[in-house]
Amino acid sequence: MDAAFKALADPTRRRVLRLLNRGEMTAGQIAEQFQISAPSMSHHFNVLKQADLISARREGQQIFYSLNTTVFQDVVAALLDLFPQEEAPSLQARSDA
Amino acid sequence: MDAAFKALADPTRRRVLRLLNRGEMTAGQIAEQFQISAPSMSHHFNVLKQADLISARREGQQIFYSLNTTVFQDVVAALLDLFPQEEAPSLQARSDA
DNA sequence: GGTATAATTAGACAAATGGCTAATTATCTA
DNA sequence: TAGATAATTAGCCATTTGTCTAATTATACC
Repeated sequence: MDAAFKALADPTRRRVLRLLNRGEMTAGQIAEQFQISAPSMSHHFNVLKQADLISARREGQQIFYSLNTTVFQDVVAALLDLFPQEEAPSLQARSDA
Repeated sequence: MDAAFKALADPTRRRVLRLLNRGEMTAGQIAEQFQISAPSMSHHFNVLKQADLISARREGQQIFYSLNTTVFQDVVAALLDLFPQEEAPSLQARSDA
């Protein structure tokens, strides 16, 4: 959980997650959206993977990344836990997460 | 928004938010829950304040901190935006946040 | 086998982060 | 005014973070 919050702290990584929102993408497809070297992107993928926010799958030379939505649920639950529930009546998703 | 995610990356700060969940507390009351020097705690309060996650109010010698729940709504909304909505049917709070 | 391509790992380095002690500010009370 | 208390700001230091280039691994194709 700690790793997930740390992973979300970086804007580049949040943008990666937003891209993967629409479906899986290869490392190269993701990287070409950024002005950052491939090794640096690879590092970001690793941080997201360590936090269990994304999964990797190799197909030939390429590696496809995709979101791990289950862990996302946990993060939202943890975030909700930080704030009073009565102040967020329309977001009372604790029982689901 | 970037500041809020960065602020949430630190476990000490998340614990501060959890404490404030139950209502406002003075800097001293919060600090005595931690094994960290007062200046370091003050630094954390500052980060949370810069991120607009908490507010400060002076009363005599003491400073009372409390949560800013509106900004919290924004953070949850931003978080939801990172992940596919159809995977989180019970958390579709976008229209509210 | 040899070469090209996709992506990673290794290692270096500047900037940011989180901790500390010492000093300062603000307020209260005798 | 002087002294005590609550909290902050200032400044220092070790660790972590995000970036890079160079080298390596894995696969594909000729």
